[in-house]
Amino acid sequence: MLERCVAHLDMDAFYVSVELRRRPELRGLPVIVAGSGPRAVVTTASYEARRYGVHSAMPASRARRLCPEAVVMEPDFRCYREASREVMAILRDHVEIVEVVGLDEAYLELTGLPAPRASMRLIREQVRLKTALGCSVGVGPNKLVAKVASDAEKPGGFVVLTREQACQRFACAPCGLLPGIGPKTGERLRRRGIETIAQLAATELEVLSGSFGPRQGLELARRARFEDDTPVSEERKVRSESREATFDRDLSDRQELEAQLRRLAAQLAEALVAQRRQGRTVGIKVRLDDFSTHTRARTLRGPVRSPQEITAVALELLERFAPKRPVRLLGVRVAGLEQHQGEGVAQLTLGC
DNA sequence: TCTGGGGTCCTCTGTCGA
DNA sequence: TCTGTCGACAGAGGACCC
Repeated sequence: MLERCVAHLDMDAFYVSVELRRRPELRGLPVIVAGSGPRAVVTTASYEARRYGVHSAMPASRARRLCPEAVVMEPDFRCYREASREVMAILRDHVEIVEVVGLDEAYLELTGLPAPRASMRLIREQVRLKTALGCSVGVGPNKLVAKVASDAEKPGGFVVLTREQACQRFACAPCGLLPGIGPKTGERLRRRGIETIAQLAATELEVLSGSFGPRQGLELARRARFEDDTPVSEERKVRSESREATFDRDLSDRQELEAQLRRLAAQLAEALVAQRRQGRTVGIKVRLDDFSTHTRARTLRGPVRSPQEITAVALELLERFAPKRPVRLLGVRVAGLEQHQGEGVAQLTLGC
């Protein structure tokens, strides 16, 4: 049986690096990509800014306080998407199966290649030469090892590990290092005295299943041993699409909320029509001023995609939910997506 | 000092029809 | 005809990821 070999390629501070291609005079300075609104958060920070404690998802106002001399730039996602396409095209020139994950990372199936490591070094060099963007690479027997390895020596890392070496190298690392173990699960593990990956790996499956349920328990145990047999797959089926907005100030006025909902529904419908997609489930998301998040959804008899159809259902759901507190965020979502044929407008078929 | 946007997947619960 | 069971599906919330 052919031994499996997978690589994970992760662009280093991708959005900032793309900005620095346009403004090379900022190289070496703390640079933050963040929105400008009062509730904006940091999208990415350069490694220089990270030294001040600035990191992704931090409120932009706090980032500015931590690093007042930082150059703050508005995100330009059209430009990042274009840069991402450049990078992914280079990967596909060299490897048949490439699984793109977001704009700045990808898994590459290397099984069967005569010299997988040399291939990845070549690919990394090509990315650097053709795009002037740096990346980190992890290589291993599965996606999990490759992913953790690519993160281990950022930026500019190139880490090759067997499963056993991964277990050894990250034995003392916190469980949260493993993809899929976020703050909540990490905290639940800590409450049970499980701090490190080695401790997690040594925990009886029955204990984990008892605390987390049979499915998640087994998954945690497997991850702690760096076991993973998920394939590298090119196809990622889109299941839903949504538009949401956090308001600069909380909204209580019903008419204002309805206007925002109409605007979001129109944006979403425009995107769906452009992609020739339609969906059967329409949902809304409401975040109140106490940060509690509520969703309401309705599955229709037939698929919809026009602004009128999506807006009608979304407004009905909002009316039914009738927020009791000021609203901080409003979102519209269409799920159960499928491709549609022809240009005819689908009938609005409410009720089940 | 508060906490974005756009996604996926999982779990729990309720409903409904066979 | 009534009742219990089971699976499918929908809805809601939550965790996680980039």
